[in-house]
Amino acid sequence: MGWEEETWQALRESGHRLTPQRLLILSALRNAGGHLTAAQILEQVKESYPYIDVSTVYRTLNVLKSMRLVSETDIGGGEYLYEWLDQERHHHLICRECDTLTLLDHSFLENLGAEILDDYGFQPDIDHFAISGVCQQCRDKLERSPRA
Amino acid sequence: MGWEEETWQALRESGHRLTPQRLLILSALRNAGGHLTAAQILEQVKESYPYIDVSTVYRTLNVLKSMRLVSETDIGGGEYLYEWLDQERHHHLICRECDTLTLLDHSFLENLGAEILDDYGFQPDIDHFAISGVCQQCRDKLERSPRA
DNA sequence: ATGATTATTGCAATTGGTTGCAGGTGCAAC
DNA sequence: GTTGCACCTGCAACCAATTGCAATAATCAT
Repeated sequence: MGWEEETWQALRESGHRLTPQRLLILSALRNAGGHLTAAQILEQVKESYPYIDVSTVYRTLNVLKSMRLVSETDIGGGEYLYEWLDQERHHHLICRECDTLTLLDHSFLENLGAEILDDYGFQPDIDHFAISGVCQQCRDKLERSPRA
Repeated sequence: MGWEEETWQALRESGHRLTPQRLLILSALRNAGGHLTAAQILEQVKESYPYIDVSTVYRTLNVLKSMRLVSETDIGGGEYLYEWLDQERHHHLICRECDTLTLLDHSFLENLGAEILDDYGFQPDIDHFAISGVCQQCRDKLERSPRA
């Protein structure tokens, strides 16, 4: 079964409908194979269907988010990235000095997820974390010239 | 040395100035001894100084955030909480079904921080996490009536 | 104290995202 | 194929937060 049918079924089973707009948004997310901002999705969909409204994009993203078909990641500064949640989980380290983005392997957080589940009975959605901090390079730099 | 002098010095050393507005915002954060929204801070400061502008509150929070004197926590839905970062670190588990907030001990994340530092040379700001998921109660509930 | 410098403020305008609503449309049942 | 209903869409109004700007005021050197 192709991803379209699968997604369509998942949507319908939770009482949602498959509309052309949603299909376009889904395609954009699928094709991207990576992170997109809401604005990028809007832009891309507009190429095929210029009448789409921003609100439709956001509403669709919320639906997909609540079904955990896409992840929403806060990369700071109120910027959000959306990503199709079908692939290898991974996470981000974002340097607060130089904004560099580093991938963080999911294994680091698997533990955490299991521990939280054991101790609190709370099943965490550890889909996509963005952790801010200072990267190696910037730490070196700050070390050398202490007074920022 | 009182916290005011200490904060004042920290601000000045990074080229910032201590203004009455900032003092009021700092006091609000200190007194609260917990989480506040920007709106709550604004309201509280307005009691002493009604002319304060929202933008001043946000700008000050950004300054304090960048100095890591306060933490900013995204509790989902674009809601942010601010908290004076002088106390015991702790984190939140937020149930996506019932919105209940559970405290998560910092020890769970200390490990993670150390591991990331070791393996990536990246020093993470693990000040205040908000992890969404499903709490025990809601998991039981969902278990009993599978089709949500 | 005084004045120069420059961060900060309040205002107004703007941006980015959300919401209420009336009309349109997917879906299932017939 | 037709019908009915609930969901979905686009629009416009709305709201929260950010930004540009001129005026103000905190700090420093004198």
